[in-house]
Amino acid sequence: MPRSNPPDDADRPDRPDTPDRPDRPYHHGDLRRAILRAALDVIAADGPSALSLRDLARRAGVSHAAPAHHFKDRTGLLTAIAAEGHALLATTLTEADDLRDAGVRYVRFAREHPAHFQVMFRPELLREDDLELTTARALSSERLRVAVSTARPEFDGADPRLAAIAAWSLSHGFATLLLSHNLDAVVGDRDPEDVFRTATELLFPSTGR
Amino acid sequence: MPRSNPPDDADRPDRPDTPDRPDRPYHHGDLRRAILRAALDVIAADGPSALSLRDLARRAGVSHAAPAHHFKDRTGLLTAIAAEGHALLATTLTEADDLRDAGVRYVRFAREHPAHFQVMFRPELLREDDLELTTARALSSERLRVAVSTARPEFDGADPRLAAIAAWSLSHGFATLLLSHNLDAVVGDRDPEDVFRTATELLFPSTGR
DNA sequence: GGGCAATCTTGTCAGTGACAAGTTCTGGCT
DNA sequence: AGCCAGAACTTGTCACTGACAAGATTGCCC
Repeated sequence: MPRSNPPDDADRPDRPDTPDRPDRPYHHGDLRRAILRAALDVIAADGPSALSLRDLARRAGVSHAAPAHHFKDRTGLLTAIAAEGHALLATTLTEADDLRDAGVRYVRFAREHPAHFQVMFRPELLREDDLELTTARALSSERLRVAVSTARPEFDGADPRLAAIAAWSLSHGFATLLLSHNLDAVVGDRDPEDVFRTATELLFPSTGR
Repeated sequence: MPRSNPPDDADRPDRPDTPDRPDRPYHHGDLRRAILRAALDVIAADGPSALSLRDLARRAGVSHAAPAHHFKDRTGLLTAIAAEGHALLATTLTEADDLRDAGVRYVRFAREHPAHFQVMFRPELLREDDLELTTARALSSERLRVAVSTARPEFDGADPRLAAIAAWSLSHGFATLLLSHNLDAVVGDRDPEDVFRTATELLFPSTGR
């Protein structure tokens, strides 16, 4: 496999008014974003354990200690990714019409942002007291609770927190198993989101539609 | 925290007929098991990424290269753990009465064998073509399929593979979120398995019982 | 235009996985 | 009994990694 990611020009923004010089400038210009992009590529391809700060620095064309200035350390980088993930998830959940749509969006989020998703729920990899992370996570779980509270009548009278757990477990389990390739055989060529929708039909026998 | 595990005598089996010698014998006696035990402790406490072969060797009182002789490398050790986990899971699923009981057992397995569980579904950590792993996994997923096929009447006529996905997703998601401490706030002091049972009631409205 | 803080570099240290080559023990065969 | 083949373990080494410290460069603000 060819290194998972061809050198992406977006990593080194060209500065139009600078005469062309083959040796890179002292300041990268947008190193933080470049590191994040590269990190997401690596994690999506090989998981968080394959992440190396020095490798990311190499990809961005900077020295091995440069990333630390933006993220402090490896945990800091993963924490930033997790926080970004929770923010993205909160946004997409906000747009959901109903609980079922929220579940589908949860699965879609995991597929479209696999690196974020693989990091968000691994406390041992994160700085749990990070402010950015805790606020982002509070927001996304708030959105989840809202989605459940506006749910269809099946859950009337039930403990809403239990209902949230049930819905979350179902979506999270499907997304997790999907990303870890444990459903490949069953899903086949079909659209995973369709499979998820159909599978949930078995549990929430479709009343309306 | 005091190193997660007090030096466990079971790691160094005493040989009764040997005169007491403070310096360890050249052969450990049961190094493979000792390494596995220590690895499970570390993973349960801090996740697979905290695993260090050299640390395990230190705990077992052997040289840094000794573990490699039993497990080839880090991936080999994790693969052995995953295979053992699938075997254990298959056993407990075999004893399940019905689908709901299988789900509860799945969650209980994750709680009682958190290290195994955290490794079993991470292909990027494993040697996927390992024979022991593939056969053990085939057995455990076979048991899951059986549990679903003998399920209660809700699923009559439904695609059994979809039903399996739905049930598996629900149990797997709950177990995953539970182990990653994402349900701590809601579960509180209650028995997690009770919470799971109650939550699933919302999705499979209890007919019998 | 001068200084200051942000950004990035070089240098270094201990820890790690993997491999190679040597040492010690065990068990089985004759 | 003896021996020897190979299993179990050791020592030694290499490249790589994360973290930290200290210095160089640069943009920016007053």
